[in-house]
Amino acid sequence: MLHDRLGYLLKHVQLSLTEQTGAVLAPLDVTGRELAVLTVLGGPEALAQQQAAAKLGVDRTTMVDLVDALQGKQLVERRPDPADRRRNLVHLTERGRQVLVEGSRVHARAEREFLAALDEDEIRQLKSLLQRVLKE
Amino acid sequence: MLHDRLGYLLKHVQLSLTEQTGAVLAPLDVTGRELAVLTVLGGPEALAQQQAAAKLGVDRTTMVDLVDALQGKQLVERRPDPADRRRNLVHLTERGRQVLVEGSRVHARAEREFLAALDEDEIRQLKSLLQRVLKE
DNA sequence: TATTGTTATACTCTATAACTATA
DNA sequence: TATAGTTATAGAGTATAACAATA
Repeated sequence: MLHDRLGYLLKHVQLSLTEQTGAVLAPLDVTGRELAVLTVLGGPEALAQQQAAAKLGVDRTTMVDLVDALQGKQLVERRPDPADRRRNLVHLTERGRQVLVEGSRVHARAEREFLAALDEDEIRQLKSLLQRVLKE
Repeated sequence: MLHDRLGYLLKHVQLSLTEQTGAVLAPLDVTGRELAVLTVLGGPEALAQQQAAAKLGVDRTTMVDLVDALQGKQLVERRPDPADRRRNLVHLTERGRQVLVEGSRVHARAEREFLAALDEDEIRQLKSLLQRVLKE
């Protein structure tokens, strides 16, 4: 049976989630993907592109396009690292901060709505199981 | 935190799973995707392309390419439906049946290995939670 | 008119290889 | 030589629009 297959379940749950969170983020003019990038870049220290790429699990060439898009929306700025001028430290702009805060809020709300069939304890359980699988 | 986000977890668990099952299916010259198509098409009744597409949750134009690929490997055959000649009923060949049986076996084994961090009960739990979310 | 399969086309996500500027 | 970022390019996977054959 197809619905027994983990791959099928993961794919379609993810598709559905992406659709639902994408809808609530659209008014902020960011995708779920871009919000994830802002989340990584919004930490206490500015990161170089490849550091951010590693955290996201994407290629450095993919990172270039992601930063391009965010910079085009004036949510981040590239600034050469004075200590190593090959590197771009990516800083969030004021607007980037605002979008990160508001986006995180509506994203979290959409995720809870998406998981409405589960209670709080089951949601924790689901995430915990997935985390354990991911760690090998 | 990024690892708390369901989207991140789903995506990376799926990527990792695809990689692992893809590796064991490679000797059979099918992808996990193609095996899923064979699974749907391998039921008791031959299906038209759009019926199969609906079960897989893909577009009918995508289905054309999927069937093309499987037909190129001589795992399926298109036969016009005598009752409605607009339709192609897609039949598994003898070789398609063999690949389906053997592929299902190695795929299931790879999936269990992938989930080695969980016991049988937790695997059931994980799938059950995902199924409930998918049903809305 | 409507539907099945098809083709052409395009868009997203991803990665590989080659380039540049720095180290 | 080696590394960070970039560009060009290509490959999956997906979908929309238009078409042919059939209903």
